[in-house]
Amino acid sequence: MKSRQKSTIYDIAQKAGASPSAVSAALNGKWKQRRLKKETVDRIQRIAQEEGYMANLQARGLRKAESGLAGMVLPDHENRFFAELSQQFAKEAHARGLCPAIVHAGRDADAQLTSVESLIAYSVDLLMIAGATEPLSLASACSKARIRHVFVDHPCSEAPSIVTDNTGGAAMLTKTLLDEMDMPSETDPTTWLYFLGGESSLPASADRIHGFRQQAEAAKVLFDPGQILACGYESEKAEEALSDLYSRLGQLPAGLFVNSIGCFEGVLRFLSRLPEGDISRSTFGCFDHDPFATLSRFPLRMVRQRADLMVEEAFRQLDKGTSEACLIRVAPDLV
Amino acid sequence: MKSRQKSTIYDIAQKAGASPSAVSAALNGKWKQRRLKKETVDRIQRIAQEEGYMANLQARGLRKAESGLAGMVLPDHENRFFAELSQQFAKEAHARGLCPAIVHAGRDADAQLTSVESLIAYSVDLLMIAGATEPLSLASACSKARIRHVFVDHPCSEAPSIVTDNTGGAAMLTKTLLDEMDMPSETDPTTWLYFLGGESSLPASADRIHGFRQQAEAAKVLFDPGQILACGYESEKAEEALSDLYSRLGQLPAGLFVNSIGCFEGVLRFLSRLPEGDISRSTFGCFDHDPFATLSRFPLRMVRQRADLMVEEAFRQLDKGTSEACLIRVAPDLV
DNA sequence: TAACATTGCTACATCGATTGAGCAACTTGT
DNA sequence: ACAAGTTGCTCAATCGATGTAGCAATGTTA
Repeated sequence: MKSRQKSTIYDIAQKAGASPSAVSAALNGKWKQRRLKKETVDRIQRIAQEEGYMANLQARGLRKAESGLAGMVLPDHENRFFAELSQQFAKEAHARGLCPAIVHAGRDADAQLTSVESLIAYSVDLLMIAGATEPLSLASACSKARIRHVFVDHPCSEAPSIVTDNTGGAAMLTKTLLDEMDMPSETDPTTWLYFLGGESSLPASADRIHGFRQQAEAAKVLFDPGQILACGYESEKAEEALSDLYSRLGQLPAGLFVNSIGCFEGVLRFLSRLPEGDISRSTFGCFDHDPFATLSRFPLRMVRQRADLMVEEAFRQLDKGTSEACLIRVAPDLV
Repeated sequence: MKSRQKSTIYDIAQKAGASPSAVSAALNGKWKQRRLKKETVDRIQRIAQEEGYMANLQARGLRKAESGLAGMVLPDHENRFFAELSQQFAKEAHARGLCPAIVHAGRDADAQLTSVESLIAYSVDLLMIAGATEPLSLASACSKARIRHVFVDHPCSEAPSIVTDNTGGAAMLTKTLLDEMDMPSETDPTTWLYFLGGESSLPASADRIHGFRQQAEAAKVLFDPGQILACGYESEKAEEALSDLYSRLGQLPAGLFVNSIGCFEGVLRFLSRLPEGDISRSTFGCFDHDPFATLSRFPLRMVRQRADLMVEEAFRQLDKGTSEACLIRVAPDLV
């Protein structure tokens, strides 16, 4: 309470008339095995309390070759899903007595590698990597440093990875759309069902398209590759693609599967320019969740990725200690 | 590249036929002042490269009594504003060569104190605290440890603090509402303008109410304390309060100032139960921003807090070195 | 009473990087 | 040829906490 500067075990030792080792043992619950008198321990603890002593965690970390830090690397925070991931990560890290160190590294592979190396240099006790652009190089950096690590969202073939069950989630969403949309048999089948957004070369999108295709084929509403509009992830692209589709069809399709929240923003922007009547005949689904989006005034189904379960599972893998490669799929929710 | 474990300056020194000091100097750009031969330096750097050497930052931190870490404490991440704050924080920290360590501490004062103490124990080089519940105890912990710190969003009287200009923002939003709403003179003035949400005992809400009141009085539309419904920050409370108001008035008010995004969620939930015609006669404003909320199908003004400017200003304070108390207001945007 | 065990504590090396002090071997000036 | 300066490097202490090894003072047993 009274010290001007930070106090060390040496200061405490001095004031308590004991040795630094005794102080260390007393303050770490190791006094029994070190055979210190209870009385001495009490005295030390009282003084430490008075001085407001707090161990220097860098010194401890250096000595013990660990840090008490739980590292997490993720691309950004402007996305609800990543925000939830980091929130859950912080919670689980705390539960393990670790201090979360969360780094936003962007989408650039080099920046991500730098961030990972930096966290390794702090001897983080574990590392969780979300949305890795080039997972392999990150994994090899971790392995070389013998750091437990997990990948989330974007998997890595060389390390434990937790991903959303994209295929299953997409299938579920597609099926629900098919059930809920009114598909008048007399209309042109080109106005039925479309998939909008994403990059078919990326695994996540590919899986979602696969799930979509699977259900659409089963329902016999898939007949044209043009029903899948993988226009990228930007809202502008999605807005444009939907606008094109609308003028081509002369109306909205009966059902629209939107691949991500960013694309959905573009969709909403386009819809806000249409008369209400035009919209109410269509059913929408989005593979991503946002509480505000659910408050739209038209039928909308959203798939919510279970950040909570994913992080839980990720820690389960980390707790196992071995960084053996494996791929775990977590089923998302339908909202 | 080839080492199984992490290599140290001692390993590098051995392989380079030099001393650890030389290695340290060579790898830190201090070789000129330390008068090392360029040739030696090159040899050391080459070997370090080959070994994939990375300094142990805990050791460095211990020695230099700093860590290269930039600490940030914030309540949670489920809020767009805090997410943006942390994003900007990470950016600025990087720009200063620091590694951001972001901790979610929740709203509990004790948990926040623990987090701050923990970051201090890592010798963070600076500390940014957002949404502090009990700023004073946090500030005193920082001062005692001689750690540069800033408060953001919730100010502290004993430290540099950056807050949104709540009064000004609220006045701006209120004025815009008044300009844009149609206020038929023949109707009952009780249906004119309302303020919904927040806790009048909290400084932020109080300031916003003050800005609201100021403009409303100037426009002569404030006549009853019942026009200010400080029902708390939860969406459920807001939904209920608006529902009550609706049944009391038999309609929506012409203008509604919603105090936060959480409350706005409740408002939207209520509105989604009303026929469209009922809504289109009203104008809404919300003191907070969410891209999806702006896509509503009715007139909506949102105030966006400038997380970017606030963090920039916060770092400007930190860079000054002195932790002299001051209160800086950053004007928000109208969207 | 010597041998041995137990209690209560301290000394010291260690983790890895940094840095002030200082030592040789040359070069230069006179 | 001797002092002084320069160049190129190494030594050793230091940061704060940890933990093994071990010392001294008792108590216990034969």
